[in-house]
Amino acid sequence: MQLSDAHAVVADHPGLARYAALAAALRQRVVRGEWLPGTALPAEQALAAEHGVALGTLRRALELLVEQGLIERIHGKGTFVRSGIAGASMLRFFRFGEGVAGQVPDSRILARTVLAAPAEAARALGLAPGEVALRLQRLRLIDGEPCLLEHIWLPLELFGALAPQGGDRDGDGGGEAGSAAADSSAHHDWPALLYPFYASRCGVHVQRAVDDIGFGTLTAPQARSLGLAAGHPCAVVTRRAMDLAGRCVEWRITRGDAHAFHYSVTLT
Amino acid sequence: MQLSDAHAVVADHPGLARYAALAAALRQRVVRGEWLPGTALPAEQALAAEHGVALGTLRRALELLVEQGLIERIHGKGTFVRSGIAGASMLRFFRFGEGVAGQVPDSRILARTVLAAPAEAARALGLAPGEVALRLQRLRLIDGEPCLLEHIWLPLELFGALAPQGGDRDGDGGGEAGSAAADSSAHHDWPALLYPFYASRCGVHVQRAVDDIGFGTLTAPQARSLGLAAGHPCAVVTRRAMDLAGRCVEWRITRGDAHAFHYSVTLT
DNA sequence: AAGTGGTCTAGACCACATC
DNA sequence: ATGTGGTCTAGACCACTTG
Repeated sequence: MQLSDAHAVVADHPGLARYAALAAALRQRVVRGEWLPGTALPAEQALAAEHGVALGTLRRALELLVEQGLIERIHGKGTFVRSGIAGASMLRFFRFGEGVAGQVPDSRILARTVLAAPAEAARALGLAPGEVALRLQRLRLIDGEPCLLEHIWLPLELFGALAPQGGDRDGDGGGEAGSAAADSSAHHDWPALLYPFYASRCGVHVQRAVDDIGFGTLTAPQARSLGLAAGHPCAVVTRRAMDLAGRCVEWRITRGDAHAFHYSVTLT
Repeated sequence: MQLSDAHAVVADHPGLARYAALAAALRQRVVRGEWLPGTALPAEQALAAEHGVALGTLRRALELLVEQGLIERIHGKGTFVRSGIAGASMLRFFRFGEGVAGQVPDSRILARTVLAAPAEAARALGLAPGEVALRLQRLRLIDGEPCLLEHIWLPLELFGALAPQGGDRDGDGGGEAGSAAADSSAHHDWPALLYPFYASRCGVHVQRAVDDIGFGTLTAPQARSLGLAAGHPCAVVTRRAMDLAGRCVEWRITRGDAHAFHYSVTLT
Protein backbone atom coordinates (compact mmCIF):
# COMPACT_ATOMS: atom_id res chain seq x y z
CA MET A 1 0.00 0.00 0.00
CA GLN A 2 1.52 3.27 -1.10
CA LEU A 3 1.48 6.53 0.79
CA SER A 4 -0.86 8.03 -1.78
CA ASP A 5 -3.77 5.83 -0.76
CA ALA A 6 -2.66 5.37 2.80
CA HIS A 7 -4.64 8.46 3.69
CA ALA A 8 -7.63 7.49 1.55
CA VAL A 9 -9.04 4.95 3.97
CA VAL A 10 -11.99 7.13 4.90
CA ALA A 11 -12.77 7.96 1.29
CA ASP A 12 -12.89 4.23 0.55
CA HIS A 13 -15.56 3.76 3.20
CA PRO A 14 -17.84 6.79 3.12
CA GLY A 15 -20.08 7.23 6.12
CA LEU A 16 -17.78 5.31 8.42
CA ALA A 17 -15.80 6.86 11.22
CA ARG A 18 -12.10 6.98 10.63
CA TYR A 19 -11.35 4.16 13.07
CA ALA A 20 -14.06 1.97 11.52
CA ALA A 21 -12.79 2.55 8.01
CA LEU A 22 -9.28 1.81 9.22
CA ALA A 23 -10.45 -1.44 10.80
CA ALA A 24 -12.06 -2.47 7.53
CA ALA A 25 -8.86 -1.67 5.67
CA LEU A 26 -6.76 -3.66 8.13
CA ARG A 27 -9.19 -6.57 7.85
CA GLN A 28 -8.70 -6.53 4.10
CA ARG A 29 -4.95 -6.70 4.52
CA VAL A 30 -5.38 -9.76 6.76
CA VAL A 31 -7.84 -11.46 4.42
CA ARG A 32 -5.54 -10.90 1.48
CA GLY A 33 -2.85 -12.77 3.32
CA GLU A 34 -0.52 -9.88 4.06
CA TRP A 35 -0.26 -11.18 7.64
CA LEU A 36 -0.87 -14.91 8.10
CA PRO A 37 -2.72 -16.44 11.05
CA GLY A 38 -0.41 -16.75 14.01
CA THR A 39 1.93 -13.98 12.88
CA ALA A 40 2.26 -10.50 14.30
CA LEU A 41 1.09 -7.24 12.78
CA PRO A 42 3.45 -4.25 12.80
CA ALA A 43 3.61 -2.29 16.03
CA GLU A 44 0.99 0.35 16.81
CA GLN A 45 3.34 3.24 16.08
CA ALA A 46 4.24 1.80 12.68
CA LEU A 47 0.66 1.07 11.67
CA ALA A 48 -0.54 4.47 12.84
CA ALA A 49 2.17 6.23 10.88
CA GLU A 50 1.56 4.07 7.82
CA HIS A 51 -2.14 4.98 7.78
CA GLY A 52 -1.60 8.57 8.82
CA VAL A 53 -3.71 8.49 11.96
CA ALA A 54 -3.11 9.19 15.63
CA LEU A 55 -2.21 6.33 17.91
CA GLY A 56 -5.55 6.48 19.67
CA THR A 57 -7.42 6.08 16.42
CA LEU A 58 -5.31 3.13 15.37
CA ARG A 59 -5.88 1.50 18.75
CA ARG A 60 -9.62 2.01 18.43
CA ALA A 61 -9.55 0.21 15.08
CA LEU A 62 -7.59 -2.70 16.53
CA GLU A 63 -10.05 -2.94 19.43
CA LEU A 64 -12.82 -3.41 16.89
CA LEU A 65 -10.96 -6.25 15.20
CA VAL A 66 -10.35 -7.87 18.58
CA GLU A 67 -14.09 -7.76 19.31
CA GLN A 68 -14.69 -9.36 15.94
CA GLY A 69 -12.29 -12.16 16.80
CA LEU A 70 -9.93 -11.44 13.92
CA ILE A 71 -6.88 -10.50 15.96
CA GLU A 72 -5.52 -10.92 19.44
CA ARG A 73 -3.38 -8.53 21.43
CA ILE A 74 -0.82 -9.60 23.99
CA HIS A 75 0.66 -7.02 26.31
CA GLY A 76 4.37 -6.69 25.76
CA LYS A 77 4.45 -9.07 22.79
CA GLY A 78 2.39 -7.72 19.96
CA THR A 79 -0.79 -7.93 17.90
CA PHE A 80 -1.43 -11.27 16.21
CA VAL A 81 -3.79 -12.64 13.60
CA ARG A 82 -5.78 -15.29 15.44
CA SER A 83 -4.88 -18.84 14.48
CA GLY A 84 -8.51 -19.88 14.47
CA ILE A 85 -10.76 -22.12 16.50
CA ALA A 86 -8.81 -24.81 18.30
CA GLY A 87 -10.35 -26.70 21.24
CA ALA A 88 -13.02 -29.37 21.24
CA SER A 89 -15.78 -26.81 20.92
CA MET A 90 -18.60 -29.32 20.30
CA LEU A 91 -18.13 -30.61 23.81
CA ARG A 92 -19.38 -27.36 25.29
CA PHE A 93 -22.89 -28.58 24.46
CA PHE A 94 -22.64 -31.89 26.29
CA ARG A 95 -21.83 -33.44 29.63
CA PHE A 96 -20.35 -36.89 29.18
CA GLY A 97 -19.17 -39.12 32.00
CA GLU A 98 -16.32 -37.77 34.07
CA GLY A 99 -15.03 -35.87 31.06
CA VAL A 100 -12.84 -33.11 32.42
CA ALA A 101 -13.51 -29.67 30.98
CA GLY A 102 -11.09 -28.92 28.17
CA GLN A 103 -10.56 -32.59 27.46
CA VAL A 104 -10.36 -33.56 23.79
CA PRO A 105 -12.36 -36.67 22.92
CA ASP A 106 -10.83 -39.38 20.78
CA SER A 107 -11.73 -39.36 17.12
CA ARG A 108 -12.45 -42.28 14.81
CA ILE A 109 -13.18 -41.68 11.15
CA LEU A 110 -15.81 -44.22 10.17
CA ALA A 111 -15.98 -43.34 6.52
CA ARG A 112 -14.55 -40.94 3.97
CA THR A 113 -16.41 -40.59 0.72
CA VAL A 114 -16.86 -38.30 -2.24
CA LEU A 115 -20.52 -38.00 -3.10
CA ALA A 116 -23.28 -35.54 -3.95
CA ALA A 117 -23.83 -33.05 -1.16
CA PRO A 118 -27.34 -32.73 0.26
CA ALA A 119 -29.14 -29.52 -0.59
CA GLU A 120 -28.51 -27.79 2.71
CA ALA A 121 -24.79 -28.58 2.68
CA ALA A 122 -24.42 -27.52 -0.94
CA ARG A 123 -26.17 -24.24 -0.26
CA ALA A 124 -23.97 -23.49 2.74
CA LEU A 125 -20.76 -24.37 0.92
CA GLY A 126 -21.72 -22.47 -2.23
CA LEU A 127 -21.79 -25.59 -4.40
CA ALA A 128 -24.10 -26.24 -7.32
CA PRO A 129 -27.08 -28.46 -6.46
CA GLY A 130 -26.02 -32.08 -6.77
CA GLU A 131 -22.32 -31.24 -6.91
CA VAL A 132 -20.07 -33.75 -5.17
CA ALA A 133 -18.08 -33.00 -2.03
CA LEU A 134 -15.97 -34.85 0.49
CA ARG A 135 -17.91 -36.37 3.34
CA LEU A 136 -16.35 -37.55 6.59
CA GLN A 137 -18.27 -39.68 8.98
CA ARG A 138 -16.71 -39.44 12.39
CA LEU A 139 -17.30 -40.90 15.81
CA ARG A 140 -16.02 -39.16 18.91
CA LEU A 141 -15.33 -41.10 22.08
CA ILE A 142 -14.56 -40.29 25.70
CA ASP A 143 -12.88 -43.02 27.74
CA GLY A 144 -13.61 -45.36 24.86
CA GLU A 145 -17.34 -44.60 25.00
CA PRO A 146 -18.96 -43.26 21.81
CA CYS A 147 -20.59 -39.91 22.51
CA LEU A 148 -20.90 -37.89 19.30
CA LEU A 149 -21.55 -38.83 15.70
CA GLU A 150 -20.55 -36.32 13.04
CA HIS A 151 -21.16 -35.99 9.33
CA ILE A 152 -18.78 -33.45 7.85
CA TRP A 153 -19.02 -32.01 4.35
CA LEU A 154 -16.01 -30.33 2.73
CA PRO A 155 -15.73 -28.74 -0.72
CA LEU A 156 -13.23 -30.61 -2.90
CA GLU A 157 -11.92 -27.35 -4.28
CA LEU A 158 -10.26 -26.66 -0.92
CA PHE A 159 -9.93 -30.13 0.57
CA GLY A 160 -8.92 -32.25 -2.42
CA ALA A 161 -5.79 -33.25 -0.51
CA LEU A 162 -7.97 -35.07 2.02
CA ALA A 163 -10.10 -36.97 -0.47
CA PRO A 164 -9.64 -40.71 -0.91
CA GLN A 165 -7.57 -41.56 -3.96
CA GLY A 166 -8.94 -42.77 -7.27
CA GLY A 167 -12.58 -43.79 -7.19
CA ASP A 168 -12.26 -45.35 -3.76
CA ARG A 169 -15.51 -45.77 -1.99
CA ASP A 170 -14.68 -46.31 1.60
CA GLY A 171 -17.55 -48.46 2.85
CA ASP A 172 -20.32 -46.03 3.39
CA GLY A 173 -24.04 -46.15 2.91
CA GLY A 174 -25.80 -44.04 5.48
CA GLY A 175 -24.18 -44.49 8.83
CA GLU A 176 -22.62 -47.92 9.18
CA ALA A 177 -19.43 -48.20 11.16
CA GLY A 178 -16.67 -50.65 10.37
CA SER A 179 -15.65 -51.59 6.83
CA ALA A 180 -12.33 -49.80 7.14
CA ALA A 181 -10.91 -51.12 3.89
CA ALA A 182 -7.31 -50.51 2.92
CA ASP A 183 -6.99 -46.91 1.75
CA SER A 184 -3.87 -45.48 0.21
CA SER A 185 -3.90 -42.21 2.16
CA ALA A 186 -5.00 -43.60 5.50
CA HIS A 187 -7.21 -41.48 7.70
CA HIS A 188 -6.78 -43.74 10.72
CA ASP A 189 -4.15 -41.55 12.25
CA TRP A 190 -5.76 -38.20 11.62
CA PRO A 191 -5.67 -36.00 14.70
CA ALA A 192 -8.64 -35.54 17.02
CA LEU A 193 -8.78 -31.83 16.23
CA LEU A 194 -9.66 -31.22 12.59
CA TYR A 195 -9.30 -27.45 12.34
CA PRO A 196 -5.54 -27.32 12.94
CA PHE A 197 -5.34 -30.25 10.53
CA TYR A 198 -7.25 -28.28 7.88
CA ALA A 199 -4.78 -25.45 8.37
CA SER A 200 -1.61 -27.53 8.08
CA ARG A 201 -2.77 -29.82 5.28
CA CYS A 202 -4.99 -27.58 3.20
CA GLY A 203 -4.14 -24.04 4.26
CA VAL A 204 -7.72 -23.49 5.35
CA HIS A 205 -8.07 -21.49 8.54
CA VAL A 206 -11.40 -21.82 10.33
CA GLN A 207 -11.86 -18.52 12.06
CA ARG A 208 -15.54 -18.44 12.97
CA ALA A 209 -18.39 -20.92 13.24
CA VAL A 210 -22.15 -20.76 13.67
CA ASP A 211 -23.76 -23.63 15.53
CA ASP A 212 -27.48 -24.22 15.18
CA ILE A 213 -28.97 -26.40 17.89
CA GLY A 214 -32.04 -28.51 17.42
CA PHE A 215 -33.62 -31.73 18.57
CA GLY A 216 -34.34 -35.03 16.83
CA THR A 217 -34.20 -38.78 17.12
CA LEU A 218 -31.58 -41.27 15.98
CA THR A 219 -32.01 -43.46 12.92
CA ALA A 220 -31.13 -47.09 13.36
CA PRO A 221 -27.62 -46.79 11.84
CA GLN A 222 -26.87 -43.64 13.83
CA ALA A 223 -28.03 -45.32 17.00
CA ARG A 224 -25.80 -48.32 16.29
CA SER A 225 -22.73 -46.10 16.05
CA LEU A 226 -23.51 -44.40 19.33
CA GLY A 227 -24.53 -47.53 21.18
CA LEU A 228 -28.06 -46.26 21.73
CA ALA A 229 -31.49 -47.48 20.72
CA ALA A 230 -33.06 -46.51 17.40
CA GLY A 231 -35.40 -43.58 17.92
CA HIS A 232 -33.45 -42.38 20.93
CA PRO A 233 -33.77 -38.58 21.40
CA CYS A 234 -30.70 -36.65 20.32
CA ALA A 235 -29.44 -33.12 20.19
CA VAL A 236 -28.60 -32.07 16.65
CA VAL A 237 -25.95 -29.40 16.14
CA THR A 238 -25.58 -28.07 12.62
CA ARG A 239 -22.41 -26.08 12.08
CA ARG A 240 -21.22 -23.78 9.35
CA ALA A 241 -17.51 -23.01 9.71
CA MET A 242 -16.04 -19.94 8.01
CA ASP A 243 -12.52 -18.96 7.01
CA LEU A 244 -10.84 -15.57 7.34
CA ALA A 245 -12.68 -14.18 4.34
CA GLY A 246 -16.02 -15.29 5.73
CA ARG A 247 -16.46 -18.08 3.19
CA CYS A 248 -18.16 -21.20 4.52
CA VAL A 249 -15.56 -24.00 4.24
CA GLU A 250 -17.19 -26.75 6.27
CA TRP A 251 -20.74 -27.92 6.89
CA ARG A 252 -21.20 -30.39 9.69
CA ILE A 253 -24.02 -32.09 11.52
CA THR A 254 -23.33 -33.57 14.95
CA ARG A 255 -25.62 -35.80 16.99
CA GLY A 256 -25.38 -36.78 20.63
CA ASP A 257 -27.60 -38.15 23.39
CA ALA A 258 -30.22 -35.51 24.21
CA HIS A 259 -29.97 -36.35 27.89
CA ALA A 260 -26.30 -35.38 27.91
CA PHE A 261 -27.04 -32.03 26.30
CA HIS A 262 -26.75 -28.83 28.29
CA TYR A 263 -25.93 -25.27 27.47
CA SER A 264 -25.86 -22.03 29.41
CA VAL A 265 -26.65 -18.59 28.02
CA THR A 266 -26.47 -15.23 29.76
CA LEU A 267 -29.03 -12.61 28.95
CA THR A 268 -28.58 -8.91 29.74
CA MET B 1 -19.81 11.37 47.95
CA GLN B 2 -17.58 14.18 49.18
CA LEU B 3 -14.59 15.59 47.44
CA SER B 4 -12.25 14.05 49.99
CA ASP B 5 -13.01 10.52 48.85
CA ALA B 6 -13.82 11.43 45.30
CA HIS B 7 -10.17 10.98 44.49
CA ALA B 8 -9.82 7.80 46.55
CA VAL B 9 -11.44 5.51 44.03
CA VAL B 10 -8.18 3.83 43.11
CA ALA B 11 -7.17 3.36 46.74
CA ASP B 12 -10.51 1.63 47.35
CA HIS B 13 -9.71 -0.92 44.65
CA PRO B 14 -5.99 -1.68 44.76
CA GLY B 15 -4.59 -3.43 41.74
CA LEU B 16 -7.26 -2.08 39.43
CA ALA B 17 -6.66 0.47 36.72
CA ARG B 18 -8.14 3.85 37.40
CA TYR B 19 -10.96 3.41 34.90
CA ALA B 20 -11.82 -0.02 36.29
CA ALA B 21 -11.91 1.25 39.86
CA LEU B 22 -14.04 4.14 38.70
CA ALA B 23 -16.45 1.76 36.98
CA ALA B 24 -16.77 -0.27 40.18
CA ALA B 25 -17.45 2.91 42.14
CA LEU B 26 -20.10 4.05 39.66
CA ARG B 27 -21.69 0.60 39.76
CA GLN B 28 -21.95 0.92 43.53
CA ARG B 29 -23.69 4.25 43.19
CA VAL B 30 -26.22 2.65 40.84
CA VAL B 31 -26.77 -0.39 43.05
CA ARG B 32 -27.29 1.83 46.08
CA GLY B 33 -30.10 3.52 44.24
CA GLU B 34 -28.49 6.88 43.64
CA TRP B 35 -29.69 6.69 40.03
CA LEU B 36 -32.77 4.56 39.43
CA PRO B 37 -33.31 2.34 36.38
CA GLY B 38 -34.53 4.41 33.47
CA THR B 39 -33.05 7.65 34.75
CA ALA B 40 -30.02 9.51 33.47
CA LEU B 41 -26.60 9.79 35.05
CA PRO B 42 -24.91 13.20 35.20
CA ALA B 43 -23.13 14.31 32.04
CA GLU B 44 -19.60 13.09 31.29
CA GLN B 45 -18.01 16.42 32.20
CA ALA B 46 -19.76 16.51 35.56
CA LEU B 47 -18.91 12.92 36.45
CA ALA B 48 -15.31 13.31 35.37
CA ALA B 49 -14.92 16.44 37.46
CA GLU B 50 -16.66 14.85 40.43
CA HIS B 51 -14.25 11.92 40.41
CA GLY B 52 -11.22 13.96 39.49
CA VAL B 53 -10.33 12.13 36.29
CA ALA B 54 -9.89 13.11 32.68
CA LEU B 55 -12.82 12.79 30.31
CA GLY B 56 -11.21 9.88 28.49
CA THR B 57 -10.84 7.90 31.68
CA LEU B 58 -14.44 8.52 32.68
CA ARG B 59 -15.58 7.43 29.23
CA ARG B 60 -13.54 4.24 29.49
CA ALA B 61 -15.26 3.43 32.78
CA LEU B 62 -18.69 4.01 31.27
CA GLU B 63 -17.80 1.78 28.31
CA LEU B 64 -17.10 -1.02 30.77
CA LEU B 65 -20.49 -0.60 32.40
CA VAL B 66 -22.14 -0.62 28.98
CA GLU B 67 -20.43 -3.94 28.15
CA GLN B 68 -21.68 -5.29 31.46
CA GLY B 69 -25.21 -4.27 30.56
CA LEU B 70 -25.63 -1.93 33.52
CA ILE B 71 -26.05 1.30 31.59
CA GLU B 72 -26.94 2.47 28.13
CA ARG B 73 -25.66 5.50 26.28
CA ILE B 74 -27.68 7.45 23.75
CA HIS B 75 -25.93 9.96 21.55
CA GLY B 76 -27.20 13.45 22.23
CA LYS B 77 -29.49 12.41 25.09
CA GLY B 78 -27.45 11.01 27.92
CA THR B 79 -26.31 7.98 29.87
CA PHE B 80 -29.09 5.91 31.44
CA VAL B 81 -29.37 3.09 33.93
CA ARG B 82 -30.86 0.22 31.94
CA SER B 83 -34.46 -0.54 32.82
CA GLY B 84 -33.81 -4.27 32.67
CA ILE B 85 -34.81 -7.19 30.51
CA ALA B 86 -38.05 -6.55 28.67
CA GLY B 87 -39.02 -8.66 25.63
CA ALA B 88 -40.29 -12.22 25.48
CA SER B 89 -36.79 -13.63 25.81
CA MET B 90 -37.86 -17.24 26.30
CA LEU B 91 -39.16 -17.28 22.77
CA ARG B 92 -35.69 -16.98 21.34
CA PHE B 93 -35.28 -20.69 22.05
CA PHE B 94 -38.34 -21.83 20.14
CA ARG B 95 -40.06 -21.66 16.78
CA PHE B 96 -43.79 -21.79 17.19
CA GLY B 97 -46.28 -21.60 14.33
CA GLU B 98 -46.26 -18.38 12.35
CA GLY B 99 -45.13 -16.48 15.43
CA VAL B 100 -43.56 -13.28 14.22
CA ALA B 101 -40.19 -12.48 15.75
CA GLY B 102 -40.60 -10.06 18.62
CA GLN B 103 -44.17 -11.16 19.23
CA VAL B 104 -45.18 -11.52 22.89
CA PRO B 105 -47.15 -14.69 23.60
CA ASP B 106 -50.29 -14.55 25.72
CA SER B 107 -49.95 -15.47 29.35
CA ARG B 108 -52.31 -17.45 31.56
CA ILE B 109 -51.52 -17.97 35.24
CA LEU B 110 -52.70 -21.48 36.07
CA ALA B 111 -51.88 -21.38 39.74
CA ARG B 112 -50.38 -19.13 42.38
CA THR B 113 -49.33 -20.77 45.61
CA VAL B 114 -47.12 -20.30 48.62
CA LEU B 115 -45.27 -23.51 49.37
CA ALA B 116 -41.90 -24.96 50.23
CA ALA B 117 -39.37 -24.31 47.50
CA PRO B 118 -37.53 -27.29 46.01
CA ALA B 119 -33.87 -27.56 46.92
CA GLU B 120 -32.52 -26.13 43.68
CA ALA B 121 -34.84 -23.12 43.77
CA ALA B 122 -34.11 -22.47 47.45
CA ARG B 123 -30.36 -22.60 46.81
CA ALA B 124 -30.60 -20.20 43.88
CA LEU B 125 -32.80 -17.74 45.76
CA GLY B 126 -30.74 -17.90 48.93
CA LEU B 127 -33.55 -19.38 51.00
CA ALA B 128 -33.19 -21.84 53.85
CA PRO B 129 -33.91 -25.45 52.83
CA GLY B 130 -37.63 -26.06 53.07
CA GLU B 131 -38.46 -22.36 53.31
CA VAL B 132 -41.67 -21.34 51.57
CA ALA B 133 -41.81 -19.13 48.51
CA LEU B 134 -44.34 -17.90 46.00
CA ARG B 135 -44.82 -20.22 43.06
CA LEU B 136 -46.51 -19.21 39.82
CA GLN B 137 -47.56 -21.77 37.31
CA ARG B 138 -47.97 -20.14 33.97
CA LEU B 139 -48.96 -21.21 30.49
CA ARG B 140 -47.91 -19.19 27.47
CA LEU B 141 -49.89 -19.30 24.25
CA ILE B 142 -49.42 -18.14 20.68
CA ASP B 143 -52.57 -17.72 18.60
CA GLY B 144 -54.42 -19.47 21.40
CA GLU B 145 -52.15 -22.52 21.20
CA PRO B 146 -50.30 -23.51 24.38
CA CYS B 147 -46.56 -23.53 23.75
CA LEU B 148 -44.65 -23.04 27.00
CA LEU B 149 -45.29 -24.15 30.56
CA GLU B 150 -43.49 -22.26 33.30
CA HIS B 151 -42.97 -22.80 37.01
CA ILE B 152 -41.74 -19.60 38.61
CA TRP B 153 -40.39 -19.32 42.15
CA LEU B 154 -40.20 -15.94 43.89
CA PRO B 155 -38.96 -15.13 47.40
CA LEU B 156 -41.76 -13.74 49.58
CA GLU B 157 -39.40 -11.22 51.08
CA LEU B 158 -39.43 -9.32 47.79
CA PHE B 159 -42.68 -10.45 46.19
CA GLY B 160 -45.09 -10.55 49.14
CA ALA B 161 -47.31 -8.09 47.27
CA LEU B 162 -47.95 -10.75 44.63
CA ALA B 163 -48.81 -13.58 47.02
CA PRO B 164 -52.39 -14.77 47.34
CA GLN B 165 -54.10 -13.33 50.40
CA GLY B 166 -54.70 -15.18 53.68
CA GLY B 167 -54.13 -18.90 53.45
CA ASP B 168 -55.57 -19.13 49.95
CA ARG B 169 -54.52 -22.18 48.05
CA ASP B 170 -55.27 -21.54 44.49
CA GLY B 171 -55.99 -24.99 43.12
CA ASP B 172 -52.60 -26.45 42.55
CA GLY B 173 -51.15 -29.89 42.99
CA GLY B 174 -48.49 -30.48 40.37
CA GLY B 175 -49.57 -29.14 37.06
CA GLU B 176 -53.31 -29.12 36.67
CA ALA B 177 -54.88 -26.23 34.86
CA GLY B 178 -58.29 -24.86 35.62
CA SER B 179 -59.69 -24.49 39.14
CA ALA B 180 -59.41 -20.71 39.00
CA ALA B 181 -61.25 -20.11 42.23
CA ALA B 182 -62.22 -16.63 43.35
CA ASP B 183 -59.07 -14.91 44.59
CA SER B 184 -59.09 -11.55 46.31
CA SER B 185 -56.12 -10.11 44.42
CA ALA B 186 -56.86 -11.60 41.02
CA HIS B 187 -53.96 -12.61 38.81
CA HIS B 188 -56.11 -13.10 35.74
CA ASP B 189 -55.26 -9.71 34.34
CA TRP B 190 -51.55 -9.76 35.02
CA PRO B 191 -49.57 -8.63 32.00
CA ALA B 192 -47.83 -11.04 29.63
CA LEU B 193 -44.43 -9.62 30.52
CA LEU B 194 -43.57 -10.27 34.16
CA TYR B 195 -40.33 -8.33 34.55
CA PRO B 196 -41.80 -4.86 34.03
CA PHE B 197 -44.60 -6.01 36.36
CA TYR B 198 -42.06 -6.99 39.02
CA ALA B 199 -40.55 -3.52 38.70
CA SER B 200 -43.80 -1.57 38.98
CA ARG B 201 -45.42 -3.69 41.67
CA CYS B 202 -42.48 -4.82 43.77
CA GLY B 203 -39.64 -2.47 42.85
CA VAL B 204 -37.56 -5.44 41.67
CA HIS B 205 -35.54 -4.77 38.53
CA VAL B 206 -34.39 -7.87 36.65
CA GLN B 207 -31.18 -6.82 35.04
CA ARG B 208 -29.51 -10.08 34.04
CA ALA B 209 -30.50 -13.71 33.62
CA VAL B 210 -28.74 -17.03 33.10
CA ASP B 211 -30.61 -19.66 31.11
CA ASP B 212 -29.56 -23.28 31.34
CA ILE B 213 -30.83 -25.47 28.51
CA GLY B 214 -31.45 -29.19 28.62
CA PHE B 215 -33.80 -31.85 27.29
CA GLY B 216 -36.29 -34.02 29.15
CA THR B 217 -39.75 -35.52 28.86
CA LEU B 218 -43.14 -34.25 29.99
CA THR B 219 -44.98 -35.65 32.97
CA ALA B 220 -48.65 -36.40 32.44
CA PRO B 221 -49.89 -33.15 34.06
CA GLN B 222 -47.34 -31.06 32.17
CA ALA B 223 -48.32 -32.75 28.93
CA ARG B 224 -51.99 -32.01 29.61
CA SER B 225 -51.31 -28.31 29.98
CA LEU B 226 -49.39 -28.20 26.73
CA GLY B 227 -51.74 -30.41 24.78
CA LEU B 228 -49.08 -33.03 24.15
CA ALA B 229 -48.71 -36.68 25.07
CA ALA B 230 -47.22 -37.77 28.37
CA GLY B 231 -43.56 -38.64 27.91
CA HIS B 232 -43.24 -36.26 24.94
CA PRO B 233 -39.68 -34.90 24.62
CA CYS B 234 -39.33 -31.32 25.79
CA ALA B 235 -36.71 -28.64 26.02
CA VAL B 236 -36.15 -27.55 29.61
CA VAL B 237 -34.86 -24.04 30.26
CA THR B 238 -33.88 -23.27 33.84
CA ARG B 239 -33.44 -19.57 34.52
CA ARG B 240 -31.93 -17.62 37.34
CA ALA B 241 -32.83 -13.92 37.10
CA MET B 242 -30.73 -11.34 38.94
CA ASP B 243 -31.39 -7.77 40.06
CA LEU B 244 -29.06 -4.78 39.89
CA ALA B 245 -27.06 -5.94 42.88
CA GLY B 246 -26.59 -9.38 41.35
CA ARG B 247 -28.95 -11.07 43.79
CA CYS B 248 -31.01 -13.91 42.32
CA VAL B 249 -34.64 -12.78 42.58
CA GLU B 250 -36.41 -15.35 40.42
CA TRP B 251 -35.91 -19.03 39.68
CA ARG B 252 -37.90 -20.42 36.82
CA ILE B 253 -38.19 -23.62 34.85
CA THR B 254 -39.77 -23.52 31.40
CA ARG B 255 -40.78 -26.46 29.25
CA GLY B 256 -41.73 -26.57 25.60
CA ASP B 257 -41.95 -29.08 22.76
CA ALA B 258 -38.41 -30.25 21.98
CA HIS B 259 -39.20 -30.31 18.26
CA ALA B 260 -39.91 -26.58 18.36
CA PHE B 261 -36.57 -25.88 20.04
CA HIS B 262 -33.78 -24.17 18.14
CA TYR B 263 -30.92 -21.93 19.10
CA SER B 264 -28.00 -20.43 17.25
CA VAL B 265 -24.58 -19.71 18.74
CA THR B 266 -21.61 -18.05 17.12
CA LEU B 267 -18.16 -19.25 17.97
CA THR B 268 -15.00 -17.23 17.35
C1' DA C 1 -28.80 27.73 20.96
C1' DA C 2 -27.50 24.69 24.44
C1' DG C 3 -26.51 20.20 26.15
C1' DT C 4 -25.36 15.57 25.34
C1' DG C 5 -22.29 11.80 23.78
C1' DG C 6 -18.77 10.46 19.75
C1' DT C 7 -14.38 11.16 17.31
C1' DC C 8 -9.63 12.44 16.87
C1' DT C 9 -5.35 14.22 18.24
C1' DA C 10 -0.54 14.50 20.53
C1' DG C 11 2.03 13.28 23.96
C1' DA C 12 3.62 11.43 28.64
C1' DC C 13 4.17 7.64 31.33
C1' DC C 14 3.40 2.71 33.00
C1' DA C 15 3.52 -2.50 32.73
C1' DC C 16 4.84 -6.62 30.46
C1' DA C 17 7.97 -9.68 27.62
C1' DT C 18 12.33 -10.61 25.69
C1' DC C 19 17.16 -10.53 25.03
C1' DA D 1 17.96 -2.10 27.58
C1' DT D 2 14.58 -2.29 24.16
C1' DG D 3 10.21 -2.97 22.09
C1' DT D 4 5.52 -4.02 22.76
C1' DG D 5 0.82 -2.89 24.24
C1' DG D 6 -2.01 -0.39 28.29
C1' DT D 7 -3.27 3.82 30.83
C1' DC D 8 -4.14 8.63 31.44
C1' DT D 9 -4.33 13.32 30.18
C1' DA D 10 -6.10 17.86 28.00
C1' DG D 11 -8.22 19.78 24.58
C1' DA D 12 -10.47 20.55 19.91
C1' DC D 13 -14.08 19.55 17.11
C1' DC D 14 -18.17 16.81 15.26
C1' DA D 15 -22.95 14.73 15.46
C1' DC D 16 -27.26 14.05 17.59
C1' DT D 17 -31.32 15.70 20.48
C1' DT D 18 -34.16 19.05 22.56
C1' DG D 19 -36.40 23.31 23.28
